[in-house]
Amino acid sequence: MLYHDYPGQECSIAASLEVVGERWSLLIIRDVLRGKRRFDQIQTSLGIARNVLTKRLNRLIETGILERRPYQTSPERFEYFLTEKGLDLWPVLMAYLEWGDKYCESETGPPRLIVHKDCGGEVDGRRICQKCGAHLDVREAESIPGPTPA
Amino acid sequence: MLYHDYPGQECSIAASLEVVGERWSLLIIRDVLRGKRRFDQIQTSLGIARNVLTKRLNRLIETGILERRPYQTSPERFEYFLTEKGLDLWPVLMAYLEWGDKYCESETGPPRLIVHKDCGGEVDGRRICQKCGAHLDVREAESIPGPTPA
DNA sequence: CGGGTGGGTTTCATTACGAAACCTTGATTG
DNA sequence: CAATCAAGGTTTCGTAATGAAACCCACCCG
Repeated sequence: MLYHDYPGQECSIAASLEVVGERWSLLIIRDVLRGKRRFDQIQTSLGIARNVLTKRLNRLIETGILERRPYQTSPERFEYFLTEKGLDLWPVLMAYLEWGDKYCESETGPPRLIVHKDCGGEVDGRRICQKCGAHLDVREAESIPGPTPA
Repeated sequence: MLYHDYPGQECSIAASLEVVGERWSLLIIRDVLRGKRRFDQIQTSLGIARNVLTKRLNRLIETGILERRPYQTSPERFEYFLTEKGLDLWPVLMAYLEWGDKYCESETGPPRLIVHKDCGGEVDGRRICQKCGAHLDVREAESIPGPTPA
């Protein structure tokens, strides 16, 4: 989003969007969640302009969604990790995923599936495992490629 | 978002964001869901620029999320309603709401509560009624003002 | 020494946004 | 009957964000 504020909204939806509603923010979070932790990985994966990526990363760090951790010194290099606050955005991603699967038609079925690590069952938009019925947390699920075209 | 496209992403999250990820879109949907159906109502409620609102409404109509229905002729006036596709975005709103309630601190508790119309129980981020355990649909829930400061 | 890698920063053109003014059709008011 | 108001936009224009490409820096490698 632009200017990232929605003045006078007194609404948690608007408040959330102020933080993660800007263009790219949620996709960066998705990428980090899927294990892309470095600047160039994310940049290449998204095709986002580098200056914009810098800005987004800094803002996500400021707002406590991402964390920067050095993985080498001289030259100092960092990786980005999700904090608890960031991981808690998983439900938002899952909601978008389910909606996109339903309405953003793809000939070949959903591009990615979310499965329960323990039992392999598919996870639905409520983050409930369709096989074992467990209510899942981010850490108990993973994203795998969807069915490939026949 | 800007330019509203995320080329080459093959991901339902990105696909969804292309449609509803632009600034204001989700808040317009929230407003319509809460019964604001007319241009000026939405414009006043959000404080969005009128030309931008026009653009967003048209795009939401094009993408099948909103529907325009005349409520009078000469001069013709329209109201905006959510289609099924639009109503199905409720989980996304609920996910943002829950996250915002948790992290976008408010002194006085959550600004709005979502309750199950039938039993009055609170609804959680999984859209499950905390009182009766039912898995809810948009139409079975409503948004009410949160607890007022003591 | 020349080139490559990772992670940015700078520059500049393009595009979107925000605010305010204006327009149109009809109803209301004085 | 002119003036005003309401609803729902459209136009204009200045500002801010984006995107692409170039550049920079520290180090590593051969």
